[in-house]
Amino acid sequence: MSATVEELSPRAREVVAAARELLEAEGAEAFTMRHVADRLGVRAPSLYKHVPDKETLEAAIIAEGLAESAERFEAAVVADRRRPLRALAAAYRAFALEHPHLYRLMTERPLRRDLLPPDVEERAAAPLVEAAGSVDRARAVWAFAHGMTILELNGRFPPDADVERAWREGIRAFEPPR
Amino acid sequence: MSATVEELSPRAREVVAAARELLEAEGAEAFTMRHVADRLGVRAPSLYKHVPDKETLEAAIIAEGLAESAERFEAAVVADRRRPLRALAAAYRAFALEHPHLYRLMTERPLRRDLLPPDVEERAAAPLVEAAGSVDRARAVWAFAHGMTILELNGRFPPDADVERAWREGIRAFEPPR
DNA sequence: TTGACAGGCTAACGCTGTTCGCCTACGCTG
DNA sequence: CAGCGTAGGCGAACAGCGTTAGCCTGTCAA
Repeated sequence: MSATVEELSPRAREVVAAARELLEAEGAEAFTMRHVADRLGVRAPSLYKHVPDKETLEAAIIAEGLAESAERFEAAVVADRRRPLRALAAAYRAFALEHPHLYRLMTERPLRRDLLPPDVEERAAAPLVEAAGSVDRARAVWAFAHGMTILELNGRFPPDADVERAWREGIRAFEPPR
Repeated sequence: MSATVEELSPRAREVVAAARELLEAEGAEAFTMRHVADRLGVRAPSLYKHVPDKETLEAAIIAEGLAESAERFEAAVVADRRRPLRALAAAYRAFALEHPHLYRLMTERPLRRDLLPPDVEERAAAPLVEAAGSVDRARAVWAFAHGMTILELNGRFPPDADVERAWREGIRAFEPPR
């Protein structure tokens, strides 16, 4: 029962897995300690034998999400070396749409970096920094991608909006002129 | 005690004002019905004589925020007609940094458009659509601006990140080449 | 055999949004 | 002027939240 994820006990990993399943299946509202406990056939207070608090549990899920998205981003740039930015954008959006509740959890609040394994955040960022050419550009592109994603997830674009076109506009703006 | 903001009773407006002050001064965590009531020297249940529920109260605050940001955006494009995108970006960021808790409330969840006065959302969007040249481009620029803003507010950029430079990179990418 | 410990449990605390029924004071109407 | 409706307070309470305290039981080592 320590700070970062890797050092979790086997039972704690089961708690994390149950919590993530619950979150992904039923959303943030259903993600309560009592419901997580239900999934494990246990009472809520028992969870605290394995995980110090909910925030740490969330951090463990976030760490998983960061690691998995890092893998996808790495694969994307390898798959399309000619237009890495476009490939990354597609991978970014796909991951978020496949895991909307997870994506929200990963981004909606300040990151508790102290509860994350080292470098997991940097690894997820690396492919983009490489593709964008500079960190500043990478941050701008990330902002665009995150903005598109979260605005779409939150239903902020009008129902008739052509989200794909907006993505293309942004990607075109950030890609080097051909 | 009806759906949208304008039709609120005078006392209900006081509730909204107190709620907004509390939110802006102390953040979303402190924004509870009991604390709002405290500000008015009243008990929490009494608020329900004026406002149907917290979500409607939030919507009223969001409507104020949208109206005020619309004014700022309109002023920004007027002030710098040569580079309206840059002016809008500056106005956008300034508003968010001046009202971080309000900005979060305005953007972090799906919009209850049914609780908002008609057109308030559209009015806030209009200056950007004009400056960007097309709705798709406007959505891409908005995504960039919102992404930059919320990532900055959430402390997602590294502490040593040069946020200004990232803003400039994005603005440059979206501005027509000079 | 004893004892430590892992891992469950119930009860409870303070907090949240919200509902209920009650009470009081004000203003309109007969 | 009497009566009454209503606006706007109130306390008590409910279910649900994260979390803590204290207890108990089963397993395994010494």
